Amino acid sequence: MKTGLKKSTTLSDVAKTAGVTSMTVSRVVNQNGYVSDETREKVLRVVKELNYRRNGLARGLKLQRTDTIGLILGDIANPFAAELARSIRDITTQRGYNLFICISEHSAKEDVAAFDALTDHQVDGIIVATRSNRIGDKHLHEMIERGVSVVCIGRDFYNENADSVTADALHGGFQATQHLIDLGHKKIAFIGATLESGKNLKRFQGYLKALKASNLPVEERFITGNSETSDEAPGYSTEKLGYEAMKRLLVLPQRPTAVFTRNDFTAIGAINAIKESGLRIPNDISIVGFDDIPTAIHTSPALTTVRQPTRREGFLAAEFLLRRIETKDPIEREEKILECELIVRQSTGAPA
Amino acid sequence: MKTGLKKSTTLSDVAKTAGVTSMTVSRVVNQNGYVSDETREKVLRVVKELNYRRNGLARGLKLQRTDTIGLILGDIANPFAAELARSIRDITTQRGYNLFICISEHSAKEDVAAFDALTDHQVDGIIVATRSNRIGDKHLHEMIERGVSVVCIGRDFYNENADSVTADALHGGFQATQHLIDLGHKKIAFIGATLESGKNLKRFQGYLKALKASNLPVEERFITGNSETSDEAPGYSTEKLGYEAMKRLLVLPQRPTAVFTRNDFTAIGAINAIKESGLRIPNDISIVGFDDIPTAIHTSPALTTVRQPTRREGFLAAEFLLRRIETKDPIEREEKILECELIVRQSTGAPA
DNA sequence: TATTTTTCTGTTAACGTTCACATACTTTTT
DNA sequence: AAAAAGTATGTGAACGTTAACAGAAAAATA
Repeated sequence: MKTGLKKSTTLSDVAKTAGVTSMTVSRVVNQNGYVSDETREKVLRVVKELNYRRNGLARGLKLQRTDTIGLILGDIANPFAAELARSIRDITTQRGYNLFICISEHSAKEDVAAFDALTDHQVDGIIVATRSNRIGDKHLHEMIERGVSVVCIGRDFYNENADSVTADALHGGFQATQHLIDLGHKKIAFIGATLESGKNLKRFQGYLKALKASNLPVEERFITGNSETSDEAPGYSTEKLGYEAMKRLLVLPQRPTAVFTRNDFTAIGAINAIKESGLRIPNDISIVGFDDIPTAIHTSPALTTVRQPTRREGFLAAEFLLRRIETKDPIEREEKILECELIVRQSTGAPA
Repeated sequence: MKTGLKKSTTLSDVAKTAGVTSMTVSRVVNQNGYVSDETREKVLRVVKELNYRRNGLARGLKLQRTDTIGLILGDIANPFAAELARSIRDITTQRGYNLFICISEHSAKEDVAAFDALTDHQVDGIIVATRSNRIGDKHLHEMIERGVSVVCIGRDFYNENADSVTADALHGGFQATQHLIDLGHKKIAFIGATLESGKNLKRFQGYLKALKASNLPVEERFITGNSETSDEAPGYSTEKLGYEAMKRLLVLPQRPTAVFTRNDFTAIGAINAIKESGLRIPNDISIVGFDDIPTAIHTSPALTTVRQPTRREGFLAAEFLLRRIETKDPIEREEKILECELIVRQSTGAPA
């Protein structure tokens, strides 16, 4: 609000001009309490004339409620995030809440900054869809302690007073790997984690589980391309990571016949590396991604991948949060794990 | 903020516990005014102990400033929007402002709702990056009238008291078309507008201008695929639109040898239609998109397109807005038009 | 007609913060 | 040693709104 040029109209400005008190104007604009038709009409005329808009700060301060909820996204450029934001907004709008979105890329510091920006503005609740990290989690626990309503999406985080919605990436990773095994592959690589760093990466654990279930060896040289999970730079895996990791896999003496990547961007990078080397997909190498981003049907060949039920995640998270906000008494923690779906396209086939 | 379970700590709670007044605590947490080291230490200890956080509503109400700026995006799933949000955030963060993003898809009604949500929360300024529409524009003019600082990005909108940043889509469209003309094409179609609806679509006007400059006829049957610009459903052009429009073009008696589409999504749809018909790109038909979305390098063949200087648009818009916010006196309107860049890839070539 | 209920409007205080001012004590300057 | 400047804290009011209460007039009921 620019205050330099023009002071904005307040309730009492309207009241003065209309010859009533602020309280009457308040009653008119909020449509509650008794107001005579005559007075209401007069007030509304002045409201229009003076171009009055209520001051949400004052209102929120008094009501101890802002009808606003916050969403923290880790990576706005990710189609997954866009879809999530949309689905959440659909619910919140419908239920009479505004949705403010904050971006927290790159670092835990920004996570904390986003939490603080939203709580400072006294949003009624927050949906957190960033990657888990030590500092951010600690701060999140503190905020919940302080009484802020929180729901996490796809995040490794447990607090008795916060709900959680996740996709079953463990099973998703299992399905993707099993699909390759079913096609006859025995040398299946993973791009986007290491045995060490992938401890909390569910889709990677699903990969390991599938190998073990079929008595296939877990070969460390086939597991490559670490996406750092340090507090300083969580960041999503990128195409570049996939490209470089694939380059490394291609020069191995006994190279893999199939690759499962941590996400579709990584898969796209890997595809480019494979094409560049003159090999064909899926004839020489099969590849499976994760996320089913819109681009996945336009890669060549179209990418086999695992789809997360993004919209349902968003809907549920929003419902959980609103329930938490609108319930006075302490409530039980809700946790929902949704199934992923394997989408088979042209990037996978039987090994040569 | 959940108030049911726990009332949040206020300045005077801290003050009481520390044995001082609110004013002293305020001085400590804001680091201004005189406070003895001893008192400061004691206060900080209590602040930590009681887990105090300032109430931004009360603060904003008193200061008449929230150090927050709002961004309204028309389509969050658009890579252009993501890039824009990032660049704007880079500036605002650096200058000490929070950035709250609102989405306004589908309708002018949502535009208005987003404006109102942000102004009600007394953001210091708003950057608008939605598509222009009658109702939304009217509301925007009113808000500017009321004193809200506003900057528009890539939007057809003029107000003496609002700045504007746009990409020179007219010249971008001209370049794209000229590129096709230079390759020897004479039958060049446009997908995503009609002569009537494209009046305000700069890239389309650039197309027309290029044709005229080379004395090529503007053939109405080559101009197809209207993306409705009604108040009810502005919405971005989609792949489907491109697909269907291309289908129509392909059955024309004398089909075009080149197509310029209003954006890359549309181009992707058109590419799919062409492939489906068995024709080859660029041998049989050349195609040029607009926006250079990340996917553009992964279409097959890679898409020739026009890149907008998105980051610079974001930076400039943010700078303009902060200048407007931080300047007390009335200031002159700023308008900046940035150049687009033609990115030539494999989807364009000489006609057969 | 007397009584109760409903309708209409106003008064006061509070939400949590900060600014302007006041007071008192300490240090420096003349 | 007196005056001036600097340091440290407190008081009161205000930012714009609304809930709770109160009082009076009008309408409905007994």
